[in-house]
Amino acid sequence: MFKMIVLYDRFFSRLTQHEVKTVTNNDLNGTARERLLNEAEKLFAMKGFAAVSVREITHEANCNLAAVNYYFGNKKNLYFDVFRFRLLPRVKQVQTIFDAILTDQENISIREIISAFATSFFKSSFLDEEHQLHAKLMGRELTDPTGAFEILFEEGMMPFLQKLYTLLQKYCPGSIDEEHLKLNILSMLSMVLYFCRAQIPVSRFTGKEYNQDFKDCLVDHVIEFSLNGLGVNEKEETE
Amino acid sequence: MFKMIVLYDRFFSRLTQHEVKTVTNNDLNGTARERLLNEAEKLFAMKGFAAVSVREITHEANCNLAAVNYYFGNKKNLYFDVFRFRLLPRVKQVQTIFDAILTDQENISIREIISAFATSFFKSSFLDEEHQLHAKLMGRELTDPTGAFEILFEEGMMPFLQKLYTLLQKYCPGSIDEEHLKLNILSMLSMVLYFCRAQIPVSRFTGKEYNQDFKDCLVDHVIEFSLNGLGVNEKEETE
DNA sequence: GTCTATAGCAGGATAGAC
DNA sequence: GTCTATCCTGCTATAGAC
Repeated sequence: MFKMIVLYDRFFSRLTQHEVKTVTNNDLNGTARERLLNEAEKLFAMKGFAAVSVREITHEANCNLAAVNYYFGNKKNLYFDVFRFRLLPRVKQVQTIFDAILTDQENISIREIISAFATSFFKSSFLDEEHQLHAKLMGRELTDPTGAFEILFEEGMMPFLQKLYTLLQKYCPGSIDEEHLKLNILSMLSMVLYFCRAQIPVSRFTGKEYNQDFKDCLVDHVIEFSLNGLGVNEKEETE
Repeated sequence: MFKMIVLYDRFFSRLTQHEVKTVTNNDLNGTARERLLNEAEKLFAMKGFAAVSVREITHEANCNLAAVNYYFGNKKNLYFDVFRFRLLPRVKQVQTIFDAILTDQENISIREIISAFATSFFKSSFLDEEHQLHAKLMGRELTDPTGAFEILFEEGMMPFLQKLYTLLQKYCPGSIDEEHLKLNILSMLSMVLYFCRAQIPVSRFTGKEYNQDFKDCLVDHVIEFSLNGLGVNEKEETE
């Protein structure tokens, strides 16, 4: 039912080492292939796949028009490689941050788990201006999934959700069945995603700008709402 | 700060009466203008603005290629009119359903408000297969807002959120400050939107298909999670 | 109001020189 | 590996017959 749609033509993708490292300059730093990936990432994120032309990408990357076809075979493969070599590492980084926060703790409270989730996912990553681009790319994939989404979800998101599930199941006081726990996790996810992505309506409705104060406030809100939503009675837990 | 971006050129939009009524047949029912709106709605929803050509729309609507430019001036105005005459009425309909559920009730409980919200928004509208198209259109506007989104949000969504705010403020036991109540409302909104739109990852993670059972289960979950999230102690309330 | 024909342009991809 | 030149396809929009 959930077949991995492989539209990705690996034949054409001329791989080089260390593509994961972040290169911010776009002038003539890095190889042509790296510059193409960097500029494609920005442009696809800002405008979407269909609205960006190969001409635009190669121009911004100071490359020749033919370079995309040479290195990636075609425009679509370039798009896939942006996900594979640029987005996926950062999605995985969310879990790395999450793990780092919870490490070296013997007895973990539910609050600490939720807090680590909201902080790692939300604060350190997606609210960061530098990462807004990725949120847009993922947002578009949510509405119009291509094979790129599968890569990201299967290799990046699913392991994280599974880990969260295991943790919550272990430390949750009282028994909770699998289905409800999973829906709870998805509800928490929906909140962080929404507050990251729907900044315009959120600002419009609340009248608040997305400055540091408000971001902090959002993190706190997600934590409290999630804790309540989970039905965790904190008094019980901390005794 | 939130200027109403008017990219909409009303000069070209040749209006006819009763555009709001839903016409499901696409063959030769309705005027050419109506057929164009119907087919444009479907195609824009399925593929997005950039990926749909005027040729495709006119062909599906059994019209001549020039018809779009005649009736709407250009492709972009057609897109705007799809939002104005097709989406907006249905967004408003959500509030109508919501109002209908709560009508004739003297003392409204928080649970009834939340339940009406989840049911009207989620069950009656967006989970309906017929309305998936609108969810996609709105999803895309969330990531890549054009003026179309403003129309929908200002005239459709905002009044609904405001009404919800007033109701919850009135019937919420205990005092809750404006900011937190608004964030709570947005959290509830984020959940219904996510469970409607992100069906693929939701199914993938939970292992459940979106059949009627699961949809019912989702509605219940959103209601319970929201009630808990709001911090409403139901025992207190019902006494 | 509806149609055909076409202008005018931009896109992706490739062949082949260097 | 990199470049130029070019092919071919598809698009929007419009002019003008009927």
